[in-house]
Amino acid sequence: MPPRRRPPPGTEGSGADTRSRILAAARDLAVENGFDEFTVEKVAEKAGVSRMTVYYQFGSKQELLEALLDRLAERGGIDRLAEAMKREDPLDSLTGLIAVFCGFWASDRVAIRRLRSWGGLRPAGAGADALERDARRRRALESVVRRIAQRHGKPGKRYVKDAVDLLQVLTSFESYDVLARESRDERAVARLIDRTARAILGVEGD
Amino acid sequence: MPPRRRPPPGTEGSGADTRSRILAAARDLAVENGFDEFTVEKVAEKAGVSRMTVYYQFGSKQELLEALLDRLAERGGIDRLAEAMKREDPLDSLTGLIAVFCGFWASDRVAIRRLRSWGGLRPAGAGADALERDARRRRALESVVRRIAQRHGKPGKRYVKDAVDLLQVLTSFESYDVLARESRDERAVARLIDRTARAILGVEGD
DNA sequence: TATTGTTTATACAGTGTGTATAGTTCCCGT
DNA sequence: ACGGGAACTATACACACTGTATAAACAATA
Repeated sequence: MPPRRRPPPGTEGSGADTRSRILAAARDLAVENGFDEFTVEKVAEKAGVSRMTVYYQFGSKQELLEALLDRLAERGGIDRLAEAMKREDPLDSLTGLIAVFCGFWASDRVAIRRLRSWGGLRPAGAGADALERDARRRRALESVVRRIAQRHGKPGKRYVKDAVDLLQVLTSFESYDVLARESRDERAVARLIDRTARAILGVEGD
Repeated sequence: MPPRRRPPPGTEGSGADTRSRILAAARDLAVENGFDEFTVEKVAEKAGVSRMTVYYQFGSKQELLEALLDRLAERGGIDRLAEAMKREDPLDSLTGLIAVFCGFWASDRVAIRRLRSWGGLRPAGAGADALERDARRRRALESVVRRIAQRHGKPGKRYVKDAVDLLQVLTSFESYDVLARESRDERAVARLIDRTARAILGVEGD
């Protein structure tokens, strides 16, 4: 049962969820300034809520960041990955996978960048969260590459391992972030990655 | 004129430089634990020095980290880059460049990883330092790719831009860090990157 | 109305950064 | 030998942020 909330005390009306408002504020704050400015105090202020409420809702700064990452993933359309993986031709799946992740990275690029570099610092928390997501991407890539190797008659183990590792790099956020600099929009990046992936795999391009 | 130092008060003899001891301690601490444990206090303790001495020598935690990154670069053999760039055949330069950077990343992988993810948080400081280094790598890549494009008769602008961006990704620390996981030593990673780079450039491999 | 869940104000402990200040110890030039 | 300066140290402080504790106010619901 979702807990009921009341409208904020000062303001009236406003059926907006407190949790949601806090997450939105956190996201904006992460984008606007660096993580030096990212304090629970300021998140609360921006959300029009007391600091205690943030702790009441999320327990700690860590969990707040994890929740934020979850929300970004949700809004970024990561759920469309499963659909893409169902394509008959594994090369289509690969193209789909690339499009899905580019869509995700592009959906809130700056916020994701900040969240990920924050995560790198801590073994647990938002860091582990991002790593878990990377692991999922890897599993998807493994599945696709294996299917491609089979269909295109590529030699075994080594081919798959190298290809998976290289594609892991190529489809990472860090890659997207570099490739999307200067005059390449989301679709152009996806095309470039797709073309490169095929070169790596040694299959015919366009 | 380098400032003179005296041997530490408790211990006797010991011509070791204080600054150097602090940096060594900082490096070890960064490797051992995460950055939560990385406090000026603990660095000082590990270096057998008072906390004030760290501030006296480096001014702030920021500057300590920058100095550490500088030291890692120095020890990682980055200076051999200039030599590699002088090769007559640009493909040889590319191979050399890749070897130099793989050597650097491999020279203190964990410490570099920690330092870089720390740097991502702050626009100035260790972050800017890493970005500056990335920019230098980029300029080297631009030069090499342009030479390759000329020699191998590749079409203009777009080819160079795409190739530089892709190689920027491929030769980054993040790529090395992924590719060096599980049973690939430094040389194997360098070979894999080299082969992939040639596939991206569309020139003959081995 | 009583209860439960949400929000708030206030106060506090703990930890880390950075500064200020004064004192110590050594080295070196005169 | 003396004085000055550089490196190091001890102590104390201001400040910011995280997280906890406690009690109170408030709304919706049973």
